[in-house]
Amino acid sequence: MPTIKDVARLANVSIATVSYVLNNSGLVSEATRARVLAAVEELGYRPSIIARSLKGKHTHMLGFVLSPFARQPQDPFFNEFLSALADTAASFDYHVAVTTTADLSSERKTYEDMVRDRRVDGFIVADTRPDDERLAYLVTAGFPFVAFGRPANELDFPYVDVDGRAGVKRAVQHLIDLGHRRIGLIELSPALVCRMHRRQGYETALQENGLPLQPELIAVGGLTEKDGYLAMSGLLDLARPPTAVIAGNDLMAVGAMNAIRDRGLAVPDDVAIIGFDDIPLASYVRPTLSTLRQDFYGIGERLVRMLMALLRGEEITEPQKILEPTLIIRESSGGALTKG
Amino acid sequence: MPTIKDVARLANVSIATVSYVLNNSGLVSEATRARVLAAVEELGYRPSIIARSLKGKHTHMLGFVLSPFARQPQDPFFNEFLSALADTAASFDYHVAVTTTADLSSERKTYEDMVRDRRVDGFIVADTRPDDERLAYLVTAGFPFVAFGRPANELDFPYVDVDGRAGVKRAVQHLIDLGHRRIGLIELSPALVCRMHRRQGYETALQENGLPLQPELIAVGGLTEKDGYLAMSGLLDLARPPTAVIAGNDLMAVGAMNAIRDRGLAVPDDVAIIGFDDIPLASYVRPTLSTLRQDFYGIGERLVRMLMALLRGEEITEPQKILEPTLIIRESSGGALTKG
DNA sequence: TTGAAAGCGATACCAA
DNA sequence: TTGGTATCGCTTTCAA
Repeated sequence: MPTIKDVARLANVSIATVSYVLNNSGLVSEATRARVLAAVEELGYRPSIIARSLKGKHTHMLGFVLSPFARQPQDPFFNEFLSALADTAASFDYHVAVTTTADLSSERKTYEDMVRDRRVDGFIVADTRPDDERLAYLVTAGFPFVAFGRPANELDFPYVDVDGRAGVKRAVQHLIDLGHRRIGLIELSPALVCRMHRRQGYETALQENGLPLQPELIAVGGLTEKDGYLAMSGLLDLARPPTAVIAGNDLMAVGAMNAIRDRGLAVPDDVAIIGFDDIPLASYVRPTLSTLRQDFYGIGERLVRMLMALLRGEEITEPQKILEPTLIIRESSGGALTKG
Repeated sequence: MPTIKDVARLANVSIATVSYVLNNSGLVSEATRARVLAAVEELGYRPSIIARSLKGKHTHMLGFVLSPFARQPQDPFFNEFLSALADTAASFDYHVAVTTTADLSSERKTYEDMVRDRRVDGFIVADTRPDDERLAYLVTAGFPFVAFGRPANELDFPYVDVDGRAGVKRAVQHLIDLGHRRIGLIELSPALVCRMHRRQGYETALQENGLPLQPELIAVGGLTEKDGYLAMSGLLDLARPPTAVIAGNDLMAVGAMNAIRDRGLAVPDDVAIIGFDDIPLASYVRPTLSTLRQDFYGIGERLVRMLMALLRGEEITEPQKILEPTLIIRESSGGALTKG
């Protein structure tokens, strides 16, 4: 493994000069520059990032901590998001360090450790939570990070979020246009900030259409297929069950479809369903799932770009970016209502 | 951020002594040791991993490269596997650096770069391939790694693999016991070593039961739901389609089920299906999918333990471990055959 | 335009 | 049992 010294020796210059050439610190004659570059080439030299980091610069690492709950193993969200992070980081010559935390209580410590060990230059935090300890810590520590999701409070940091309010509002409107009047909502876990916005979208849509808000049609959900199954079962137990339901995510939407089927009812004829996310599963299930698409890859990519700008001290173009989800109509939402 | 100097100053010892205490290099009196530890505590000191790495030790990082094909975004395999890697690594005070490669051609370079930049102490390589460049490079470079999957050739390295041969054999036997005689196989991508073993299991089972091997019942598959859909469509086009099919993975199995349904046929009554993997999706779909379960989390955990032993120069207990997949019977494989 | 040399924060050899 | 110091590979003044 050649070092800067080997290059200097071969090019007959000092290591300082080699460094100048490699870092474009100008001030080097074309002749020497060429000589150095040739030596670098010949030796297949690569500067040691470790040594570079020691000089107080950067680690060329971005941190991503897997939450112990929320979006865990069953959610393909990760693959796409993480691929985006790694891909984009790579384009900046950065890597992504992935860590897990055993439980929520040790989560903050995980971040602290990464910071204290100077393992990463910045973090990408996913799925903001009301009263989010991670965010609170990073903000007070003044450590660079960007988040997927808005804060629930006044914390100020760069983020990308999806407009859950507008998305759900549109989905509900779509169902209303189809003739539905009793529309249920299976909520996401209260541990997620985005639950609130989706709820708002639901309420707004009903209101704008002069429909009453019926609390019994709002079911406490969670995150998993099972959560959706249970929530839907509860809804079906109602004296007058909803004829359509919006689920907080696709996994719960699929759970809801299964609950409906297990009662001998049909989707979308008896109950129409719309999910949120558009994970691959949405197009595998039958009937295929109508849903609000979030572009996880694009979001991850954007986040890394923002973080890189932050690290470089550049201006972030849109530090607080809200993206519109796309309503994807497949089979589960059905056509115009004919009965019920 | 306090350094070793600060600790030394506060404890009134040399930095060498601090280092001795921190690395348990013995030879330090109880009194000084206590004094140093107290100083460390008071300052909240943490040794810089960067500086440590520069001294030629370890980076405390394990590398994992996302392949550009194979098991990509639609496969939840990752979440479980990666969680296992990160979890287990953390228990050794290690982290996992995740990288992607744009295309297959640059994959080898990605590994080379990580090695040359000394970014990681070792790699976990997933899904071995026939003629695997990654393996070839790492072996010749003498760089520490472990793999999920056997080599296709004589390369020698520590790995964990699942006995696809035994698994598929058992699944086929199960179908035969149910009365099936025309059993199809939707193969995995030829780019995967494990395809061969699964094929062997299929052939062996037929042979042991005196059933003829009918080449037209073996469909070229791939990896995705779509691959399974297409392969199954081909099988259904046969003059005499199979009454049962084993798919190379769950994703293709679901694709096969969809193809069957789209023809107006039913699973398992017209065609029984068995998958491989037991991803969460397997229990979400209806009918629920019978499959051969691979314990991705357990495999990931085991791999990291092996790699850590390798890095520490310890003996690896079982350097070449083959695990049995578990046959999970759900609805898609049906009960005893009554017709066809 | 180039180079000598001082760090960056740790480890470990050699003395004391 | 402790400490001085060279060293890892690089960046960056400061001089020449």
